[in-house]
Amino acid sequence: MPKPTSMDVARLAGVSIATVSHVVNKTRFVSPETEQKVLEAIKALSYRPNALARSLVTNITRKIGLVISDISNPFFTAAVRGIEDVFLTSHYNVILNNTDEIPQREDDCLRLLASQQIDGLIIAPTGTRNENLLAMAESGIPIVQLDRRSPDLMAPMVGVNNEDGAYQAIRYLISLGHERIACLIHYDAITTQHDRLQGWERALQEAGLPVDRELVIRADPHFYGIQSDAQHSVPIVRPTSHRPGMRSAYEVLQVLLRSPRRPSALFVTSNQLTLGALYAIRECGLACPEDISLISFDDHDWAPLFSPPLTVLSQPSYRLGQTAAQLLMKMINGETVVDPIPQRVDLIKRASCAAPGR
Amino acid sequence: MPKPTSMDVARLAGVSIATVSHVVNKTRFVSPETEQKVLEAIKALSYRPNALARSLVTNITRKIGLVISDISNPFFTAAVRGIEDVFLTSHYNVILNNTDEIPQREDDCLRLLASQQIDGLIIAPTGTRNENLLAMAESGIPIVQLDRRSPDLMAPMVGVNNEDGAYQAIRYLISLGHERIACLIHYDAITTQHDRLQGWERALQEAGLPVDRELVIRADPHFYGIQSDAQHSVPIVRPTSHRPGMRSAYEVLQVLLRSPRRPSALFVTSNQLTLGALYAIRECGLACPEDISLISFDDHDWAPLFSPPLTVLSQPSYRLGQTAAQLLMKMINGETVVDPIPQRVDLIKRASCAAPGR
DNA sequence: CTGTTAGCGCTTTCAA
DNA sequence: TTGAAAGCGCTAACAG
Repeated sequence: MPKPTSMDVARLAGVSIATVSHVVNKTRFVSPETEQKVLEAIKALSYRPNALARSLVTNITRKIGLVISDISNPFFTAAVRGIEDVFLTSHYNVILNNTDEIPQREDDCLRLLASQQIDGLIIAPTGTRNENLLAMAESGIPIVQLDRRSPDLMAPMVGVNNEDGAYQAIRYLISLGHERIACLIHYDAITTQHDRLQGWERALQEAGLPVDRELVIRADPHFYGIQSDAQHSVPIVRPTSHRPGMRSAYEVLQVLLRSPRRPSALFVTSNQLTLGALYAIRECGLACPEDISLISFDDHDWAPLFSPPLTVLSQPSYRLGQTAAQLLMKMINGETVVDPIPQRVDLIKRASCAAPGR
Repeated sequence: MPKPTSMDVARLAGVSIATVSHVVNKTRFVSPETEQKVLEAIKALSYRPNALARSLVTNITRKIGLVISDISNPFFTAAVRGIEDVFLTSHYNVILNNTDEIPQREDDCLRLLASQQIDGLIIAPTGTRNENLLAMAESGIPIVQLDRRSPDLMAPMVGVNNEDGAYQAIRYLISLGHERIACLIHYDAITTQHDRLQGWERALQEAGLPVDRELVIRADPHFYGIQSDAQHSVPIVRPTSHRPGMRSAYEVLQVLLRSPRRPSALFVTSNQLTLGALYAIRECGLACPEDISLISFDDHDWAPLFSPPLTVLSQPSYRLGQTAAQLLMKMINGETVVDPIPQRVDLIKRASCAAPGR
């Protein structure tokens, strides 16, 4: 049977569709008796207003788009929860999309979302200039950037001070006595990655240590651990999300770790790289922190349970998501917003860092 | 400036809106010249068809609803990726919702989705009978159940054989010599949880071991690790998602572990409980596997890196998501589908289980 | 090969 | 206190 419409309700209640609309939306006074009749008709037919039709006339959809790189990244998992939680209470629907840091895919998502007439957008952009995104901003859709910035996009950004976080980490390693500190990074185009590399460099320079470019190694973040059902380690790269020509942290790091001029410490700029790094260290028969110290971006609930417990840089990911969502809500409601100040990242010392030298 | 409509395009190209519609949708032959003119007008105005208006007439929205318990649960994270990946390639939008296993919240989500006129729904139901869900099924919306079943809902279910998985785990523990094997579980209403408990019981019975109900302990799954910025362990329970009256695994397990009749092994039926369990074990000053063996549901990329590496029951979560999505696509396309057979779960032996006795 | 027109289900003036 | 009717932007007969 077809879904009931406001017409059906009106007929059953013996009123006009205008009245039905008004009792549904409480948008003008209706006498208690008529209201009662309408309510009963609604219940009897189990009528639900068609949000599509409503949106078509009101031009508000109560849908927001959420574009992130990868929901598997624990940072985004938590942020997304923060976002979902505020939008559920506001009765907004959120449409989730993963770009895997692939600009083409980001563009696809954006195109899809644009046609869906979303009321707002939260995006962790890939870092490549995107005309579609710029056009959406131009056309007045409220946008907030999460975690990073997209070139030329003027929209508030909710995130942390990445440069400072990295700086803290490297300072700490230096204070422990390290001099050769490698930096494992993915794409420079992503502003967070870029900023973290800057922090690495600044700390080194301030300490009068050489900035050796060979110690900066780039890898594909799409490493999903080892094959679970095998007894030996086989790195998994999910086919759909692999960037051609870029090798995983797991592979690329092993080269450095086996070289004669091996670093004594490793700074990992991203969550997803950490896993690959840990497996690579293990694969090379190295011990952490005895042979190599490790400090990496993003804390997790399970980081203290690792062997060794991980020393990390922590960001308030759930909170960042909440903040971004609240900001977007304000923009949607036409309030003026101020650009939020970057949050501080915390260095959490656990056991994966030690003084160098065996 | 207002968004351009097909009317604007038609005017600029000097054709009718019907022609515009037809070149946009390639739905009837249009002479190359007119087509060219229309295409140019579209580009010039950067016109994007309004999906709302289209959906209103075609009655297809290219949106599907996705209702899970919690995106933070790694099982769902992976499954959601699987789902997203197939829908992105099919140009469908997915609307994500977390229920936190709270029936009321599930109902809210469903209501919101119903009004959005989704083309299909993938749901991991809370296990409490839901009239709204039943009504959606009744009205003909294609639904596939993921991981669990909802009471009275006739819809294909994509998942694993949980009873058998649990059975395997307990058999293994018994073969190691364990006789007092506790089972940490959350809500019985969730069919997976129920089935896993059944498996525990069957294995015990078959081995002629007593089925001690005191060894079954229930806890709230909403344990999000310890407070990261503190030096000592403070369990975090996210306020929005806490079920009143139910205590966390972290708290509840400590009571059992400190009792004189402490079990020698622990079977954890869920991902999210595992973290709490691990912290509880550590908090009680116990060593795993020396003092207590641990085996738990769901593998992760990082499980091998734990201290100790975790022995787990593994499900193909990404694959399950994919399968569910493909199944839903088929249903949306009107194909007849067969109820999928439950996948097998794999026991992956790592180091968190050992023979009992210190 | 292309245009006219009647809706899709709802909100919202305007009028009564 | 309520109803009639004009759209919102699009698709899909039906005409030509």
